[in-house]
Amino acid sequence: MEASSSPLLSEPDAARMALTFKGLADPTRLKILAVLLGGEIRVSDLAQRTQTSQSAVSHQLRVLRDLRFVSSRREGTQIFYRIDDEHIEDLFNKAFAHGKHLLDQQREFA
Amino acid sequence: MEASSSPLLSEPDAARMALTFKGLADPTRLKILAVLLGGEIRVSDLAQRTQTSQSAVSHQLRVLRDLRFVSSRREGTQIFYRIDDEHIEDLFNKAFAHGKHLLDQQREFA
DNA sequence: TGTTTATATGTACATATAATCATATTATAC
DNA sequence: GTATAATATGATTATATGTACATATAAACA
Repeated sequence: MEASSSPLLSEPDAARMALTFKGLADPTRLKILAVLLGGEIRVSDLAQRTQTSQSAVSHQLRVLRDLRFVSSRREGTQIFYRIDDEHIEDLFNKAFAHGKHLLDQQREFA
Repeated sequence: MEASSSPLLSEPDAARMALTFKGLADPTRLKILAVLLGGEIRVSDLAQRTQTSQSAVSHQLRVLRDLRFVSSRREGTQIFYRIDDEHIEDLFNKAFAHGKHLLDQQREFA
């Protein structure tokens, strides 16, 4: 048993959680995920829809793949990506809500 | 109406969401929040419980304050912090779950 | 085979981030 | 007032991160 009176987060648990949040802590990746929430899509379409360069999208897809947030399948020369994680949508919605919350408070003091 | 067939995230919305996630994307801040989920606590106790230097805790508390994740009250020379956000606990639990999910998948391929 | 298309990757550069150390601030006690 | 305790802040340094550019892969097709 832990002597402390509140839930301590172990170093490895903290590190893993931080990785998860880091994966979501970039506007480009969030825009990509927002599109992917609408369903599977080709890389080139992703780039167009998110107004991001092919290279940047590809680099960020790798980050999302490494975190197992998304997975892909090849079809000829094209590669389709989809969300492959049960938690993404919830995390996404919660953060979106907090974003609005932040904005409201900023307005409150403007 | 938007012409696209899936939810696009506007640049400002993406930026705000990214800020929210960035706030949670660090092990030290997560350890601090884990302790705070147990209730209000003094800075010096926070430092001790998270095994983090006074200065580091103070710097990270500022980040959390700026994001309005936490708020504080003074009592004499001491300052007590508490969680001041309805979304934190959910985000926290979801990311913790995903952390475990990640770990399981890593084991699967080990 | 060579060419084209779609995607991935390596590198370089600029910027952001977190820790430490030293110092400043704030409140209390004497 | 001075001294002390608790916390915050500024500067510096080391590391991480995101993008652009150039190039490499991989598949399709002539």
